[in-house]
Amino acid sequence: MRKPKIPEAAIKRLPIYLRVLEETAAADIQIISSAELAEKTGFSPEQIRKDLAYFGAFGTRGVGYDAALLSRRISRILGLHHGVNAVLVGAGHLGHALARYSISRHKDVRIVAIVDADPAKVGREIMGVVVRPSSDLVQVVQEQNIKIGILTVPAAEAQTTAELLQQGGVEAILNFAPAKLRLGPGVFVQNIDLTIELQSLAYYTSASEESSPSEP
Amino acid sequence: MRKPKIPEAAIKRLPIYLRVLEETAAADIQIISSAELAEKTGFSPEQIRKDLAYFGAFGTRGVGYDAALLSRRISRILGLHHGVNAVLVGAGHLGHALARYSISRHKDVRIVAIVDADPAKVGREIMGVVVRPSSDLVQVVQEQNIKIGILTVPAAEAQTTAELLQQGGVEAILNFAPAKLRLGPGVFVQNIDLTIELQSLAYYTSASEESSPSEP
DNA sequence: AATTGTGAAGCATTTCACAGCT
DNA sequence: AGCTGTGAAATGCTTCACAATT
Repeated sequence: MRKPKIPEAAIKRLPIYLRVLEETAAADIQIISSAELAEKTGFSPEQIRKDLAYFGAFGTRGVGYDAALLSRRISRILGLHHGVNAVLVGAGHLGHALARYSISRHKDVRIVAIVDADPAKVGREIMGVVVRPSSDLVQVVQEQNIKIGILTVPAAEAQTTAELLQQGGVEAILNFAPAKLRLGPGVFVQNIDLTIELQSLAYYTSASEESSPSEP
Repeated sequence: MRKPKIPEAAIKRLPIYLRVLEETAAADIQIISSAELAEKTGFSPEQIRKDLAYFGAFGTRGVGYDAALLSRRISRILGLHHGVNAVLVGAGHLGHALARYSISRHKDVRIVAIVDADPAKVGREIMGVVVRPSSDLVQVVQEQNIKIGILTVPAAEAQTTAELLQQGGVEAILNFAPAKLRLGPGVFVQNIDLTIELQSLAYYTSASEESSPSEP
């Protein structure tokens, strides 16, 4: 019932504001204007004000925003204020890197469980989290109240794994597998496909300015 | 002079079409319609046709697209047909994972060089590529005709490293560092910020549906 | 008969411009 | 005087509907 119709792009900017606000508050600066926020994030002041206005009026006219307060507000909007549990599915090189990265830095989105299909990896510890077998996935998600799944499995296994995540009760998936997930409603999927990112970058390179309008 | 005004979103879809087309051609299927492509990619047929039409008329009315031919065309549009060289800057866990992933799978965008600031990592080999010191960055980019930079350095070093990449002649950067890069024109920057992805996912979770409209 | 290619309509997001507070 | 909050305009992207082509 809540959540009107806020642009996905705006949601993606909130964590950036959050980062800058935390730095600001840490530097004992109390008030920050949309212009300063714009300077630090690279977005326009109007866009920042509009993004924030979707959720309420957090600033003071003629003054600006209270950095610490706004930071807490955004945390709450995102649902980070009491932490969200995540499971990492696939402990390959990428999964390993994400686990280190994420477990050490974030305490708001926490990787509390790791599963892998490879028996050789099961039982090993990554940043203090013991790898469990894929067969435990649904159970792990249910037991640990996990809301986010991070998928770093091979493309061929992505769909079935995603279904297990949904079955367990996961509500959002960060999918690194180069596969289109087809899930029932109630699960938000965000894809990060490194091959796509690299290949599309090539377009913006002089390599794509080729002449030769004839047959390839 | 070339490159009119094609939506970035359309460019990002091209590699997905490419992937499906290659699978299609590999399965010895010659002709594919926009409807079939839509089924396999999850985009609408109209969108696919419009995306392709930005670059020319590649299909046959009443029939469809020649999979192998369209695949080659898209390769060429993206500039992948004769390969693009990339440098990985930062051989930490994430960089390591990307190198394995990328060097093994892609031959169109090739990581031909790796540099790292840590002397302990310099000289080591990752997937057959020897890690060189950061001080060699500009030279490496120039010598090996590198057009793409992949940044996996700490946020504090991202800006200066990016400037060195530009100085060497890089034209596109895939930036994993949680920092806004400010570069002169001529360099296209694509950011992938894993913290942002994870934190924004939390919004789509029941964790963000909190009541308590009072002070945080 | 079937499917592409495309102008026009529709929708979403960003930018503008200024009224409204402090 | 200064900065926020917000309707309105502008821009950009997607979907529609159909003419064009094989």
